[in-house]
Amino acid sequence: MDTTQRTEQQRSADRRRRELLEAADRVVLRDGPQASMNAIAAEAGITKPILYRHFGDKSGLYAALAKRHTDALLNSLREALDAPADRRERVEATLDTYLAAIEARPQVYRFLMHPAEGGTGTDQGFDVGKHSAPLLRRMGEELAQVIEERLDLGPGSQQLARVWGHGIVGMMHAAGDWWLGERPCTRAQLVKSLADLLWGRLAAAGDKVGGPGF
Amino acid sequence: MDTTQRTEQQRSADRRRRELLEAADRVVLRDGPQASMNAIAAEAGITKPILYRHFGDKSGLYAALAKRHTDALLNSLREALDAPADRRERVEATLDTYLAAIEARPQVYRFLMHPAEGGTGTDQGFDVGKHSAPLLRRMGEELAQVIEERLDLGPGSQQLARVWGHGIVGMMHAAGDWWLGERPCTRAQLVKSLADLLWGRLAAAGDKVGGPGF
DNA sequence: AGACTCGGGTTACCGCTAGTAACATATTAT
DNA sequence: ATAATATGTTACTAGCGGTAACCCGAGTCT
Repeated sequence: MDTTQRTEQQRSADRRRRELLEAADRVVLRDGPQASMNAIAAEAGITKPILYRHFGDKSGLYAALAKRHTDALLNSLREALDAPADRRERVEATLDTYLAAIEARPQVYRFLMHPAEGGTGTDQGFDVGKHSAPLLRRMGEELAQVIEERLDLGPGSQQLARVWGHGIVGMMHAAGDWWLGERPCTRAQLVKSLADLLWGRLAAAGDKVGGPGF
Repeated sequence: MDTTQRTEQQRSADRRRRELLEAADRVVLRDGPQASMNAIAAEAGITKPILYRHFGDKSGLYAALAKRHTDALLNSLREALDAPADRRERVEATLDTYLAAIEARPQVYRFLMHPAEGGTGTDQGFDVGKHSAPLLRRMGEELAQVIEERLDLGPGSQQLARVWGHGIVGMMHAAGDWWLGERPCTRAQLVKSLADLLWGRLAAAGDKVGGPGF
């Protein structure tokens, strides 16, 4: 009948969509974030217009692609964040989970951080703030929520939690990015150093002696 | 004779170069980071190949342009960082300086964070880690140096300082980016929240009562 | 004077990208 | 059979970064 047919077609469409996303995944994994629509279409064994029929435009495809990985990573992070352990352990586990993920698949990670880079130039005037990777934003909000749920921060806790959420995520991201490029230490050392920073060792450290003679 | 002529020409070339950079500046300020070479050339009153003669390629121009702003911003930051005040005040002043800068010229700031986005595809294989904005890296290294110079961190201080430098810069950047987009609070509040985070309030906060029944 | 290099400039092009219009084909409903 | 609908293709546009080839005016050598 009518309904069964529609579902038939939709199922087929959904399967196609998944296939296309997987092909795109492979290409991005190989070529990095500047993978072209042509290349993705070729990898999927079809031609460009089909991609556009399914995803609208490039940022549409990228958004769909990003959503999958972002969801997956966020699930891992939630797990680490919700583990039954004390706070320091949970923080370290979360940092380590993130760093392990970006270490395992740098190209994907790189893609997630530099997604669209501006569309056809629609209004390009005051959309500043939207340019940051959605992954960072989502992680920031997620962490903010956990912080606000679990910690007693007194008045203004919600705003404080959000600032901290985005700040901590940014710290993790920048440090991870730098670490991935230079590999100056092991992952465990990096995790410990960052956790130490969050634990206030910066404020607690003493001044160095023998300063500028004063 | 010969030398004077060479310097004459070089002076002229340098002046041209500055003019071109200023034109590029105007365009970037107007169009954001995706300003095209054509547009920049037009703004400067000349045509593309001249730009290429002066700067090699787009990333060359962008690098030159970025260097100016990066240097300027880093000078301001150094000033705040070296002020004769206690540590907390210096940290807050530095955060505030950075945030004021990105608040004043968001387009420029946006450009500094998303500079090249990949050249003609030379080797595009394993250069991960290089994609982050040079500004972030330079700020991270700079801060690391100051930390290592001034703080007594015990053994492994150099690595610790570098991790912290990049981590703190990342925190500042991500929080600033988010703040610029949503404007959820005043700059002063943001500064205080971030400083609180660095001062270990995350570790010091108490657990919230009335958790999941356990 | 006349040929000659040489720096600053332009036009016209290449190869590539994102995105689209128009045409072709199969499957299905009536 | 016929109309409609999804699925796919070819062939195109507009604009990008980048470059080769030419062009012209000013100074220099003989």
